Amino acid sequence: MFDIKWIRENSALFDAGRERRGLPPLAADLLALDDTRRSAIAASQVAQERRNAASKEIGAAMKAKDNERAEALKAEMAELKASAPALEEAEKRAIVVLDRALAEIPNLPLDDVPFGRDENDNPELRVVGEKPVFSFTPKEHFEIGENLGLMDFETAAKLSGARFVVNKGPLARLERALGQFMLDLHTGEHDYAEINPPILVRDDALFGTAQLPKFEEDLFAAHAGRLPQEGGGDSYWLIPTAEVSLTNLVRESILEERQLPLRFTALTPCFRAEAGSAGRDTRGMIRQHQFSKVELVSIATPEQALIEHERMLGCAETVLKRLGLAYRVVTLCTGDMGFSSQKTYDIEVWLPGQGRYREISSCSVCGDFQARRMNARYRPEGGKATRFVHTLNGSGVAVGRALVAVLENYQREDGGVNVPEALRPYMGGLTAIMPGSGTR
RNA sequence: GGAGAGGUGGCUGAGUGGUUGAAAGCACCGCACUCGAAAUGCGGCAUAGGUGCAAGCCUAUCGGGGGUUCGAAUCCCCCCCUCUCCGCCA
Repeated sequence: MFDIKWIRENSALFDAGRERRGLPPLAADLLALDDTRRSAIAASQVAQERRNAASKEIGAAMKAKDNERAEALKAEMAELKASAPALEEAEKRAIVVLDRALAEIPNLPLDDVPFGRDENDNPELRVVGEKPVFSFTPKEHFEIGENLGLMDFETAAKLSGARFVVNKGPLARLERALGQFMLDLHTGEHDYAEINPPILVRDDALFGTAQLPKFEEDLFAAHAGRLPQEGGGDSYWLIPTAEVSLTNLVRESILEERQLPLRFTALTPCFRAEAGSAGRDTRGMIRQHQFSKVELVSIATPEQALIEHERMLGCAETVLKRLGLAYRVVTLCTGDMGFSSQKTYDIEVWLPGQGRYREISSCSVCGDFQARRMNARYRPEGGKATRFVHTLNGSGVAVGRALVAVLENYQREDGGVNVPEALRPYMGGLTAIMPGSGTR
């Protein structure tokens, strides 16, 4: 969320940044709302001031036993009070109107973010690893999984409809192994603290990381008992990413500079309605309503943020390197960035079955955009005034898609799948999942 | 779900209708004392918003929202959260 004062003082910069994102200018409209807000506040405060003063006089008059004067003042006060509700109402309304407008404005790209209109304009930053060479035509992950009898979309549809899957036996274990492996890597070698956070959260948490108010249709909601309008109990949202839970760990708090950067990681289920994705990636596990993901979140000072961003990207890349997966890193161009981000790197893993790179991680630095929404601050060493922290988040990495990548990259001509070296300790030493192995 | 106790500044904790934005202590900052430190003494120390070149002034804020009153941290109502006991439960 932007600070209206900053927009007031940097309106040209603000609109120029929006133009880079392909958005129309907005500063003039916002400043008009701000003028309305400020004059409404001023008018209301003048009235308040008079009332406070009169009230004190009444107190003094009563103390002095001057009842006549007190009564006269009370009469005057009654008149003042009559006009108060309208003034207060106008003030409140003007504040809400501006706040609502500000809450729906996306973050602006940093200067070094490449200009572009959409995902086709994302420049490749680097390409890493060797794509595997096959002596046969590589299959897509769902063919592999279904042929093994371990990946079942039909049964999942009976339980839950489209965009769900049932994984079984060694395949289920392989997915668990991936999650464990990533978590161990980030906690053991990358200095992240393991967190097991709530995955049901309130509105406020989602407002903090800016999934609300604008992206409600992408979320799933949960209600105790029946729907609220039918007399149900408390309502929650299911997190679309652990970024929500992990980032909001510091909401409404004042940290000490020496604590920073804070690094959190979590392995959680994520839930997405995929409202705008009808017809896309309908086959297989690429785009599911429910998937698990290892998330990385850093809370940093403004000075640390960009260094931390590169570091986080490196942590995510290490996952793919250890798994022996080929990938490339792209920098999202100005037109393709997410709502909260100032700069985003995507890691795209090579999928031989699809014959293309697919996103498996996204690492973003958000500046103080989310910190303002959460009111998360820190106290600089030796300083008195607080500053907003900077927040970063990244996938480290998406577990469901990592499973897809392992299946497609480690598939064998006989229909089996080799287990990557790094995962074997988590698979009880198993070196390959073989056809006909069953679910045990 | 039932019964009860609470939510006050960075922290602890006073405060039941009138200069209370809020005592006191701790922490922190400055000064004095000291060769230096500790101890001690004196002073300072909330946040947000509005206004002003500035010093400053004004408004709001004692979990959140309403209400009573000339006036609310203090009284009333609703909600949220924490804790204790009971019930239920993985």
